Order: sequence, then structure tokens, then C-alpha cells
Amino acid sequence: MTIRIYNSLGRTKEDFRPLDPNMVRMYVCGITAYDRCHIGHARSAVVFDVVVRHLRRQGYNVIFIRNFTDIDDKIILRAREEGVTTTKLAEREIRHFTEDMDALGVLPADVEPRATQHIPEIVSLIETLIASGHAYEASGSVYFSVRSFPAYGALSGRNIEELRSGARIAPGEEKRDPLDFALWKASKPGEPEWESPWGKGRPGWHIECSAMAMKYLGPTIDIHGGGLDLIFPHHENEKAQSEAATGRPFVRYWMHNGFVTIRGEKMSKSLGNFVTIREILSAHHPEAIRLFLLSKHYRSPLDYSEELLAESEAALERCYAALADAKKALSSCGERDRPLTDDLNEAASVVESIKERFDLAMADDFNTASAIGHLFEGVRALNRLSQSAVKAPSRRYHRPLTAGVAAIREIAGTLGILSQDPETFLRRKNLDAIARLGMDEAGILAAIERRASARAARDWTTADTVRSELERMGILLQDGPEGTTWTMKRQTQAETQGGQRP
RNA sequence: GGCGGCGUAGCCAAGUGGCCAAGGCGACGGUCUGCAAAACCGUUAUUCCCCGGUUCGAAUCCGGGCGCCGCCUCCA
Repeated sequence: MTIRIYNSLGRTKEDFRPLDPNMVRMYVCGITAYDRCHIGHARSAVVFDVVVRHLRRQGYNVIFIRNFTDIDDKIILRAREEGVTTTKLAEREIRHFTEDMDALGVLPADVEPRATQHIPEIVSLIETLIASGHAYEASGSVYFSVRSFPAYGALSGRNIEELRSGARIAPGEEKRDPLDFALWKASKPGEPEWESPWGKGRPGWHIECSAMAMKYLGPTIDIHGGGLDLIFPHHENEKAQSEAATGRPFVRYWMHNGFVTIRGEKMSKSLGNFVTIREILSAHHPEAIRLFLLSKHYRSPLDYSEELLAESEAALERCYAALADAKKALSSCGERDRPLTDDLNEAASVVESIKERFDLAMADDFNTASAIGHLFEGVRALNRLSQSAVKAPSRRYHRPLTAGVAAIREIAGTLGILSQDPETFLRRKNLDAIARLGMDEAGILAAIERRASARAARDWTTADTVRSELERMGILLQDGPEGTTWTMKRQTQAETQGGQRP
């Protein structure tokens, strides 16, 4: 199936044809390691994680690189404020990031290179650019000459002359053109520094990505990803310096994810309206967070709110409940050969077709929102089969139930959800919830016992009193053929109002 | 100012020329149940911000409004 990708360069959807038919070279800009990551960083990571997972499931051999910027102005500034070295600060934040990613189920990249560990490659790339007249040295710094690269502005759709009129040269910079950008920055006293042919200094921000991408993936890579805000100047500059150095196209498909907003505004440090990944993880299941992040197409803005996260959580629970029910149904469908009704045959065919429809949605520029729609159609069809299988057992349920569970798990695997055992997930969720309320299960089980005796005696008043007492604490009872089970009441919108966060 | 995006049910969100406008959350009615819950079934947008136009036919294309947002400086 041909995948179509919206290419930021050209702003159209194009058929995806990697340089080598079965291999995908992919690079995504990671974080600058100076502070905790928020849900916006999580979105970028999860979106490209899903791209990698999907490409791999389609049979591509994906080489995936995600870098860490571990030296830059912000890191130097923050390290100074905290009185630690830039290395220590970066190490710490990289560790936090890695922990966040592990928690979110984001697969590690094949290589996670750091700028400071690639100084020789960076220096060598800069030397090439100087030799070919695309860069020049001035007082120990090296700048890229934008004028020397006529295609500059093509990626971001910017007009060079307009950019030039708005740009200015900062004090201490010796640029020949206001648009020129630093490849190498001469160090100021007290700053971290590395040896170079131009004296001690450190790499500029953009050059590290070119050097590392080309080191691990070669001069032309298939997919380069990052947040929308990286298009200009970061990716424009990366493209210019890489192509100036090699004379070959740097990236075949540029992908940019949209922002996470909060109350309609971009989440950012400067506005102070950000919510860290860690905060959200403390209140929500990681897979619910993934489902939320994937609920909208990756290029559109996604508005964050507690209510929407709670909705995703409810939707996720529904999926797990369906898998758990299907398992039970499977064990009770028996050997009797009873034909299925038309609508059940239809449910069976829905279940058998969701993989294909899911892949079709994903092939259209990774339309996860649409793909999730198909997933839920599968869930409903599976529920229908499970319910009938219990009511009117027949061995004819065996195949669609088994296929349905397998299909749902497989496509969910592309999204990085439904990876746990359903019973374990549901039980854990309940135990976690009562633990948060400071309760334990013994009390609940005792109450269920009391109610069971009352019910046996047909004392409905007592039975209902016990049940409503538990319900007031947020615990719902479910009477089934094998006795009574308990579960936590789902949070509704009304109940989450004025919830955990302002 | 330049460039770009968005406006679909109570909320979230697919769909970008033609089957009844996906799916999720919520709400309501039904099946089930002692009553419930869960699940299932049904209902919940004669209509896609507004006004014109093109077309046999438009949420989808064109023109004009209105509203919201982003980039143009570090930013996922």
C-alpha cells in the first residue's frame, strides 16, 4: 500500500518512495536538554513514534535517529543559574526525557546522538562549507553565507529580501549579511569550549543536526521530522548548509507536527501555560495520553484539557474491557454448531476488515484520527460478537473472536496502545484509583459479601444501601453470572470540572 | 505588514465534488437485571461560521465577509 505524506517542502501530499525501496532513513529533531518537557514535546515524540511503528509494520527497515542538543545558549544560561556544568544539566534533562519517553511507550531511537559528541564531524562539515565558499570565518566564529545558497527560503516559503529587511546583526557578530547564521561560535570567557581550526568555541545550533544526520544516514535522508516551529529558521538552515556541502538533496520528505495548545493558545514556557509530561503521567494512564495525542491529525493544533484526557481514558478502558470480554466469550463459546445471524456475520466481517481500513487511514498522511475511528468500529463489532457468544454459544464465534482480538491488538500496536493484558490493566486501574482515595480492596470485598447475603435473602433494601454507599465513594458494582465485581466509576466531564489542574 | 492554518452535533474529531456527514465522550429511550452497572440496539448535525457564485450535484471548488490561531526571534 502506497503511503502518502504531506511534505512541508512543496506543501502537498506526495507518494512516499524512500531512496532505497525497503529502507527508511529517518531523523527527528529531539529536545534541547535544559528543562522538563511538556505535553507538546510528548506530542512530537508520540507522533513520530507512530510513524516509525507504522512504517516498520509495513515492512520497511527504518533507521531512526533522534538527537539531543546538549550545548547551546539556553543550556549555558540555565547551568549558570543553577551553578552546575552544562554537561551535568544536559545529562539530567536527557535522563528526565528518557524516563518520560519510556513511560509513554515511545520506542528508543536507533541512535540518540548528542551534539557535543560529534564535534569532529561538525568541524569537518564546516571546513567543507568554507572550502566551497558557502561559509566564512570572522573573529573566531564561522557563518553560513545565505547569499551563496540561492534556494534559501524554499522550505519555509519565505522571501529572502523581506527576511533581510527584518533581520539585524547582533552586537559582537561580524556577519556579512544579516541573514547569515552561525555555524561555529567563538567562546566567550567562562563558556564551554572545544578546539577548532578557528580557535576555541562551540557549534551553532543548526549544524549539529546536519552533521549527525549525515553521519548516520548519509547525504540524503528520507524523512526529517520536528515541530512546526522548527521549519524556520532551524530546518531552513539545516537544508541550506547540508545541500551546500553535498550538492545533493538533504531531505526527501519534511514532516512537521502541529502544536499542543491550551485554551486555544500555543503551550510555551514563556507564556507559562505548559503542563509537563510528568504532571500528566501522575494522573493519567500513559496509553490514555497517547490516545489523546493521536486523536487529532498530527498537523493540526491539539487543545489540551483535563476533560479531553479523561475522555481518552474512558475510551481506552472501553477497548480493554472489550478485549477482556472477548476472552471470556471465547472460553464460553463451546462446541455446539449454531449458525450466526446476519448481523453477527456482518460484525464478523467488520472485525476482519478493520486492519485494512486502519492501514488505509494511516496511508493517508498518517491519519490517526480516522484510523482510531476504524479501531473503535472493530471494538463495537467485537463486543457484539462477545455478547452473543455468551448468550447463545456456538463454535462459529471462535474464529471471528480470535481474529478480532488479534486485529485490534495489531493495529493498536501501531498506535502504541492496548499493549497490556486486559484483566491486568482493568484491575490495576481500579487498585490505583482506590489507592489514590486511600482505600483498600478488603473493605470493598467485605461490603460485596454483606450485599451478597442480603441479596440471597432477597433483602433488596439492604443490598441497595450497600451499593449506593459504595457508589458514593466512586465504586460501581456489577452483578454477573459469576458473582459481583467492582470497578471505579468513570470520571465524567462534570466531575472533572475544577479538577486536578487550573 | 508578509506567509500559513483553522471554524463540522452538548464537547472532541474524521471526511475536501455524488451511497443515510466516520469514530470517541456525554445525554436520552430500549434489551438485559430484583433494581442497577457493563455491554448491545436505537435516538441525539435535513446540515457542515455567514453571504454570493460555479456545477446535474458542494461541508468539500471559486469570490467576499466574520471569528480564532500559528510562524516571521529561542521554542516540539
